[in-house]
This record gives sequence, structure tokens and C-alpha cells, in this order.
Amino acid sequence: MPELPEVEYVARQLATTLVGRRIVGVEVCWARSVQGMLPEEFAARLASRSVVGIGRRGKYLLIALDGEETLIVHRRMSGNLIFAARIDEDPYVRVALKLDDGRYLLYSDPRKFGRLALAASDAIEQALPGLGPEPLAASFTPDVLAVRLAATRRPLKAALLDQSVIAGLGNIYADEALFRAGIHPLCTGASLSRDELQRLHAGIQGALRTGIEHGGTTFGRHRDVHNETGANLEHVEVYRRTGQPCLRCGTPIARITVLQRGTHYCPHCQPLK
DNA sequence: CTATAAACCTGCTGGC
DNA sequence: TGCCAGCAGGTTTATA
Repeated sequence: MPELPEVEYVARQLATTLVGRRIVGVEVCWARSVQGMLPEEFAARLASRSVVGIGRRGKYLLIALDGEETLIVHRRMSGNLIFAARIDEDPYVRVALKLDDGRYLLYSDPRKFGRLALAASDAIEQALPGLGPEPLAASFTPDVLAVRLAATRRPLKAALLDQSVIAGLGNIYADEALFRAGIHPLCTGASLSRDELQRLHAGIQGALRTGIEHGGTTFGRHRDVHNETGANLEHVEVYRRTGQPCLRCGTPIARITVLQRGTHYCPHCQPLK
């Protein structure tokens, strides 16, 4: 579920609410939510650690601790990090961190796909699978985008969903970016003109920034650290709008399947060359 | 390299 | 009301 905007929004919340807190207790309720080690070792390595910083890489949330270790969280389809007064406030708790102010930070995840891991703070990139550039970094230019897309013959939608091409885009924001750019999801990356590349670059950044601004997109499970929904569903232009009129031209939004993922676009505004 | 399917899991929605 | 099929923001692994 969470894509870059949903992770970034939560990261910004945690930067002001979690940094400085110490972990005084760890309860693992679903062992497989912890990656790479047994729950006992995970709990032992987190015990008495203080949070010194919050970061994000693609869809990975990074919680830096003293002792040079970082807690890496990937929420996958249905995971959320939520502050609570008690563990049983949420029915889907997989891991609970008790904090030194008496509250809990709960990792809640109905579908159990998400993972928590620990890695040396100076080796985060090596601990993650190979990720492409950060699309909101200043160094992510239309030229960089062109180079990333030139290396593949796959449909653009498939390339945008590939985290090793660009980090952080998922099904919602890939569709939104392509709509903003006026490019059909089945176009080939290598076939894009200079103008189309610039539009796609602007579309990617614009869609992501809009998502962050509205607290992320919630149509199902995404919640922020206060268990609040994100408002960006009111601002998406094509995602899950199948059959509804295009906000630009009125043509009904079409839905196709790419990589077994629902893909939404306007047949008029996003022509297939 | 590309494409496709399956696996990991549970909950919700829509149709009959 | 009840049941079943299908769908869901992601990623990894196996197979053609």
C-alpha cells in the first residue's frame, strides 16, 4: 500500500514525535514480521536504544538508533506505524515498541506482508535491494530519467513500478504521473521524446509532492502515526476512476492490466503512439 | 532480457 | 442474509 508519499509523510511525523525517545520494551506478536533474525535477538538489539534520526529510502522507512544500528521498516501492502496508549488498541499489531514516555509505537499489519529489519547505520544501502534514484532529489533530472528508461524495452508502467529503475513509485503514483505527462502506460521508455521526458519528470515529482502534501492516499489501509487517513484520494486524477470522466477532457477513464496491476489512464489525453 | 505466475496473508466489496 | 469470486497500496522467487 504505502508508496513514497505515504512513507515520507509518516517519516516527517516521526521526526518530530519519535526522535529522542528510548525503546524500553519490545513485543513481537508475529515472528515473520521480523526479517533476518529470531524475535528474541531483534528484541535484545532494540532494547534500551534511543532514536537519533528518521530517514527514508524509496518505500523504506529508516529509524536510526544510537549504537550505530538502524531499524528498517517496509510496510508493503497494509502496514502502519501508529502511536497508542495500549497494545490492544489495534487488532493487527505484529510488533510493539514500548517507549520511555509510556506510549507504544505499534507496527500494525493485517496482511502480514511488511517487514522490520535491523542493519548497521553506515551500511543501509547495502542492506537494501538495489534501488534506483530518489525521484524528489535535486539530482533527479530529466536526463537521469532518460538514462534510467533507455535501458529497458518494457512498457513505461512496468518500468516505473521497478524499484531498481526509480525508487518509491507504486501503482497509484505511476498512474498519476503518466496522466499528468499525457503518456500512455504501454509506451516504451526508450521511445520518449525530449518533451515527453520532461513532462514525465514533472509528472512524477508533481504527483508525489501532491501526495505528501495531503498526507498520502487512503482507500483502504494507509494511516498516519495518529491513525488518521490521508486525504489524497480526493486529489488523484485517474487512479481508481475507471469509467468516470477525465478531469481534463471528459472521456471515460480506461482500465487495463499491466504486470497484473490495475492501470488507469485517459484514452484521449494519453494516446498510444 | 522480458514475461508470467505464484507465493506471502487478510479483509472488503459486489454480484447472485 | 449468505456465500463466493475477485480485488487490494508490494516484493521475491520460480519458470518459460
